[in-house]
Amino acid sequence: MTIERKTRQYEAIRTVLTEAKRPLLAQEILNLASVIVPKMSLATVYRNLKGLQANNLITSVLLPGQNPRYEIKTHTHHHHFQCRYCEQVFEVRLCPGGFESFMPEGFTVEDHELILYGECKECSAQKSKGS
Amino acid sequence: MTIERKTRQYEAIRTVLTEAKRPLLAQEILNLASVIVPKMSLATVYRNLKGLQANNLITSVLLPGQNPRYEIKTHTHHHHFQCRYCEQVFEVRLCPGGFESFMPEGFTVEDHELILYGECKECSAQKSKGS
DNA sequence: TATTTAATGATAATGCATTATCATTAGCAA
DNA sequence: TTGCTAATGATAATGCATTATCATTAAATA
Repeated sequence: MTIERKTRQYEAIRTVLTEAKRPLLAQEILNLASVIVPKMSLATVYRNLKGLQANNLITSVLLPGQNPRYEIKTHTHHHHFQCRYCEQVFEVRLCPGGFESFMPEGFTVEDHELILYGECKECSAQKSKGS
Repeated sequence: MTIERKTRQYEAIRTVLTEAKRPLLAQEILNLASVIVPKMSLATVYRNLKGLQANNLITSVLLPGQNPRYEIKTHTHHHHFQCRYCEQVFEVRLCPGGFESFMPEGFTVEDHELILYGECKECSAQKSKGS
């Protein structure tokens, strides 16, 4: 359950997550890591994700109605933005905060999740280019 | 696909959703509607939810990593609060807004989702009572 | 380098929400 | 009321992400 050996597959998965700088789906991790280590199995991706999570190196990013994505754990509070076109997810560093007063008397707000949706820079640029 | 007959089951499901005033899981709808129409089948709940959605009478409420909930459609922009203890979901009428400036140049924010988590009034009261 | 055994690859199995099937029931128009 | 057929109940089938299995491979240590 805990990772005891640093395999090429493990290193590739860790590298891919570190360099992506955005949350990735298990399948995306497989695709990217397969470039480094060919013939990698999806089962290996899931096994390593579990190990990395047990070691507190990554966290899962859940968007409503979608499969979990995974990102390197940071200690900075942040949210996410998803592009409606390419479906990629990006980090959002800003947070409005102050949600404690949003609920009526008797309710306590302890945490929150904010997800922005729209068009990313790349998809926006793609459209303005004449095809 | 479109509902053509007003069955007792259909009316019960609609009533349950209307009176709950909060988003309900398919299973919760079955439980509540079964009080009105005994022996109702879960398949009937799903069929009617589909029909109600096709008729634009309800919308699905998706929370990260959870099964869809359903609520009567309103035209007022709102968000949701989930109690961590009873897991019930409540409507939140307030919205901070102004997320357009949260992303860097080139990104366009078109929509957003805000979910608050904490303790609801009922669960809070339950705990403060001596058992 | 040989040995030990954790980790892998390939794929079958699992879990579970949702959908399909089909004989039976019950709206509703005539 | 009758007849037509949409809708239901019961349950099997489906879809799909994730997990288990197991023979094989390759880290790590001596």
